[in-house]
Amino acid sequence: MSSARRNVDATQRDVALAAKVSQATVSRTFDDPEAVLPATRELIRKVAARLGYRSHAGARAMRLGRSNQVAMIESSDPQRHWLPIRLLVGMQKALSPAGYHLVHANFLDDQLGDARILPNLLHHLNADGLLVNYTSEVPPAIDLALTKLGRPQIWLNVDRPADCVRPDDRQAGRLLTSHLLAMGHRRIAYIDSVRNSGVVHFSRNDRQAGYQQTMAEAGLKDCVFTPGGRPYHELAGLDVFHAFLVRERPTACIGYASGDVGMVMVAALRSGLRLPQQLSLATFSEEPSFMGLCITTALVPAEEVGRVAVTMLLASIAQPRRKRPAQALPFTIYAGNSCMPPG
Amino acid sequence: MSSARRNVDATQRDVALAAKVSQATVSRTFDDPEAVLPATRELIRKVAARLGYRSHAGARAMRLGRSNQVAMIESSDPQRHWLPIRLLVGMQKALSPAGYHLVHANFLDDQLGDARILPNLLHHLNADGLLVNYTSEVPPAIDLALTKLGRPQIWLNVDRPADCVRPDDRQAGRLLTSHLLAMGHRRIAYIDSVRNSGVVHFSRNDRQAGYQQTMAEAGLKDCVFTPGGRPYHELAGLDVFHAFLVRERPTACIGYASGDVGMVMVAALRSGLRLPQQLSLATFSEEPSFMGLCITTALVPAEEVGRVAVTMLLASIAQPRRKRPAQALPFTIYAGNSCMPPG
DNA sequence: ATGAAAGCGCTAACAG
DNA sequence: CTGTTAGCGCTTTCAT
Repeated sequence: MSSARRNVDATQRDVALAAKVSQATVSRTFDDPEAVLPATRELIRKVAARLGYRSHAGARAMRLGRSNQVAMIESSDPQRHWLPIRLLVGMQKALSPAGYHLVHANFLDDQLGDARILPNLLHHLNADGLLVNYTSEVPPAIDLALTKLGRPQIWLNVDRPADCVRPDDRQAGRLLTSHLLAMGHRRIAYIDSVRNSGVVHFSRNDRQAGYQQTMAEAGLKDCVFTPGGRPYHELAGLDVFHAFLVRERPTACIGYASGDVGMVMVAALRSGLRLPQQLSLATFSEEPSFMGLCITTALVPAEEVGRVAVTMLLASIAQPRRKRPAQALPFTIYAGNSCMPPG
Repeated sequence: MSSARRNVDATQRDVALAAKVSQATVSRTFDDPEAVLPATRELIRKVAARLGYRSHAGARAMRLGRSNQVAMIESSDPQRHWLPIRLLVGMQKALSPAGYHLVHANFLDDQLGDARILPNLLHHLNADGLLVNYTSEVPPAIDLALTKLGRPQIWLNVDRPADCVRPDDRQAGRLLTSHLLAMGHRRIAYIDSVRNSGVVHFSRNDRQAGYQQTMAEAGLKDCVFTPGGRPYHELAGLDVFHAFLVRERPTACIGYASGDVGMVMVAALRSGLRLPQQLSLATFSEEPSFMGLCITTALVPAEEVGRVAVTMLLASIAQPRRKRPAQALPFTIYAGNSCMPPG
């Protein structure tokens, strides 16, 4: 009996009836056109178009044993979550030719504590593989549940030894520092205003480490400024930045994020410094920042991360067993006009 | 004979065999637990957990005639596309309790011209309803194809008479202007640096119109500054902003976006103005901006848009016929500290 | 080249 | 309360 409210959409059976062929021939027309006589094929296509036929993804998934969907598990906490548009574009570029779609599965912050949510979510989830967008302080329970799932999965923007794709933030730190060194700067400072406030992503350590390493290799003393674990708006007095500039007299500053550069920029201008003549500024970002100046920026390879992650995942779906080594992808420089030789 | 590579996952049949009950009882255990004897229920649950059973979404979709998925059609062009994290959070808050998931269907820019892509995409798409995230200059072909689809659909962040949810940008323009008027400002300028460059979103017109309307109602002359259709980086010389400040001597500026405020801020500081004492600044954004100052911001109700859009869509899925009137949702103010009374 | 038929995993009507 | 059974739309084998 069943009967399941007969779907309003046309099915292959409807097309077959209207075209006076068997349902199997309709299936073949879309699935393996070569196997159907051109005349029949055209007829069927015409009728299908007229009836607005579209294949039923569920039925297809059941029959084929795969859904042609990839799920992205992501925290809704912006701190633990990384979703620039270019990442999606990169993913799409790899998914689309393979006939795959992306399903988003957001966690809500207040569900994160609930041990039942994840299994429950995965229960109804319908995907051949998983992209894990959970970039900081992954709770062990979630890690475990994902492993137990036994589905192919690739992690994004975290520091793991395998099955993981991330921007190479250490290289990025080196990149900007070298750029400034090559211009002739010697007193280059590194600024991370909100370090230690809130969740710590590996990129905070890596960008700074890349900077310090490059300074050391050049025989120079590094100068890291971390005003303390307070959010930006509590630093808005700018006195600490002013004092820092007076004390250290850097000729260039690298900021962990555009906010850091913004603070320094305003403090510098208030002190009467000319930019960029007396102070060069550079930072890291998905997009170049335009805050009065075009800030020299190490561009996060977001699109590449998306592309590579999906490529790895599709490979894992095809070859489930093997682990794939982690990939760290290089940043590139957007020159901007916030940097020039010192003096 | 079919045979379709037997899925590695456990099915209800496997659970039934292991628990020595019928497959139908397993189905009922998850679907209508009340209908099963507690003892049987618990046994089945235990066995299911042991075998790692998860229901097959495709089979379920086929049987039920719905996929419990909602698809978001979106351009991959950042200009035509609006995807703040809070929008997703809002959607998730409405989807999750209804047992729904979100599927993303990105267009690639270079596919937009291809008339076959959209139908093709929708062909394999598997969703009970559509969220259309295509916020500017919708090509008629796409509009038509979506209409022809005949699926419940809600448009996001565009100005349409029905089945559409968007932020109320006109109200936002009024909101900031009133805020500054209440502080005692009279010479309030409105700045949209990149107006006319690239794609024009309705919010450009609406924010400005809200500003102008409110100024007019207060009996004041408005002062709109649009340096011209060039991208930010071409304006970086800042001379035009300097000249503007000297010429008009505004006591407050509203910028269309944070970039506009940034340009003015730097130009003002270079001219030796004290901020915020001699110039108040305000803008519109998804998040408050911290560029040395905490900028007073009209916050886009992104989460609300997501929540309301999904709620409307789910209602449309339940009641397919009716059109729903468009919703324009109000902005709220984040005070920041970039504004103070003039003089 | 085409048709007939089996069966993927699931839900629901019906019988007991 | 539980089992039996039909059938959702599709792909694929087998026969013609």
